Amino acid sequence: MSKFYLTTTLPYVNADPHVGFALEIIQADVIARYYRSQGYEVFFNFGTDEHGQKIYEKAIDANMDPQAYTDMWAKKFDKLKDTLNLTYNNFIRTTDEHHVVAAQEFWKICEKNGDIYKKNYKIKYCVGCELEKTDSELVEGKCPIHPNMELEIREEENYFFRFSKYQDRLLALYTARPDFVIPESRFHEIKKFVETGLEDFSISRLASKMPWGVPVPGDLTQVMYVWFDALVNYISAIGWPDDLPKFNSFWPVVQFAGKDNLRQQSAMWQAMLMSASLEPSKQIVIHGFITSGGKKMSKSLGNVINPFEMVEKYGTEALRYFLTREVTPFEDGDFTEERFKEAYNSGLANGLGNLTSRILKMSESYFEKSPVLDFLDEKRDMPPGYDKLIRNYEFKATMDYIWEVIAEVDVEIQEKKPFLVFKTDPEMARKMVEELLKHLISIAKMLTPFMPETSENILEAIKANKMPAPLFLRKE
RNA sequence: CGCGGAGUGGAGGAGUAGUACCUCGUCAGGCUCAUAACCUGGAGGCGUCCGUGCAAUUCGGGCCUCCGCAACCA
Repeated sequence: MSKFYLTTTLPYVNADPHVGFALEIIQADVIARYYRSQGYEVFFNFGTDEHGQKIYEKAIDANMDPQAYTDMWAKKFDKLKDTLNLTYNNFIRTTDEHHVVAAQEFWKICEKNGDIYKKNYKIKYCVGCELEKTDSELVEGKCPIHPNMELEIREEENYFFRFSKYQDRLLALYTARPDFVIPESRFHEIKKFVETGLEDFSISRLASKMPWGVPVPGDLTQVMYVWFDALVNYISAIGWPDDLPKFNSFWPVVQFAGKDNLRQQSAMWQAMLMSASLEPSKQIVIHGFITSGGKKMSKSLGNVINPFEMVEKYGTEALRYFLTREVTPFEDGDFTEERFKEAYNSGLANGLGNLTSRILKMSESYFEKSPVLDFLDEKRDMPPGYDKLIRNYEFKATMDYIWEVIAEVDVEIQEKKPFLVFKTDPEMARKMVEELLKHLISIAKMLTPFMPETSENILEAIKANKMPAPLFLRKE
């Protein structure tokens, strides 16, 4: 059986899952369900990134053992499976024993290949916060919380990865694989970035300062920097290095990630794989960010959209609908509850839900039992237009395609008027409704990867030949 | 001159070298199978200047405006 391996990034567990990550994992879930329906054996990986300074600090603040702290978060993230109706079949935690071992093994290979070395690393330290600061955190070269204090430059010895060595090989990979990064604009961006030249990056931290990480093999004074450890999950999840047959049967991977992760996924990680003599990933799919009211979501603005809350109010299917149809798959998209409700009413209540009701009402009145039972079970291919779109991760366009069919069927009912014809020529009307039912089946089947429950409900109603309770009630 | 991206009717979004599409809103009409739903028609738009083309919103250039980008941020 053909195999298909896909993964999301592993969210860092220092805050509640937010709707941006919901977008990523729902996109991945749609693809996983689609390929499964096409007969592939799918491995769908998801999990949590649990090491590093931020988590260590939070655990200390909460007066908790870091492991207990991450246990709590991992459970929270795993709840997304029910909340969003996901079908991932592996939940990896970077604190899992086999992952830790894999990360260390990976390190050793890179080291053996001469790509890991020690050097002095200059960090900027704010005495006010008692914290190391990254350049992006600084405002005009100062700590934004303590702008009148000078930053101290501290030096420490860290391990570095020889990223610079892989510039040419990365560029060769990009040339050889024209669809390596989706969409093209992001691919272009990363090519430009790599062309400009690469700097080796730091891949460890002093264990004395920050013990919450994977120990560096052969050097107990250092732990791996989270990125190095976390990226390895993509191979450890499918058995590397101790189950190579399994690994080889699934690798390479399709990775879903946000635009902030472009470099890590499509350059750094690929260089790491090269260093370890492993085949590059299959494809990287980069989505945009979700803004709220045109602004980046932030607690201080109070515009954070909580996926759990949306699901409670509108249902899982509605959220899956909104994120796949109303948000562009690769650009930033805006999410406000107002827009969500609008989309819900027009697309789901008035569109899909209402169409289902009107067809089934006629069918229920004109037929003793469903006239399309044979047709229901028939295995039929999806329209080629549909397949092409979904395989290119064009979620919105695929959904638009389905909704075009919905609109056409609404028009057909209006024009053929089976409800009038029935009064004079019941046989003719029955034929018409039978056609309509077939269209509805086709709609439901195309919808399966996106809205699995709704699809199932529609097919069940057709089978029972009974108008169901409204699938989506209008929200006022 | 660091790199990259974006500017489409009142709002939010697709799209394209040749009558510019969708949702909401708005105006007029129609239908009764349906969830005050559904259908038909109207009003209203491609930031700006220049260039290339028979033809540009689409290609190229200038300008204006906005937004990302060596980390732990989806």
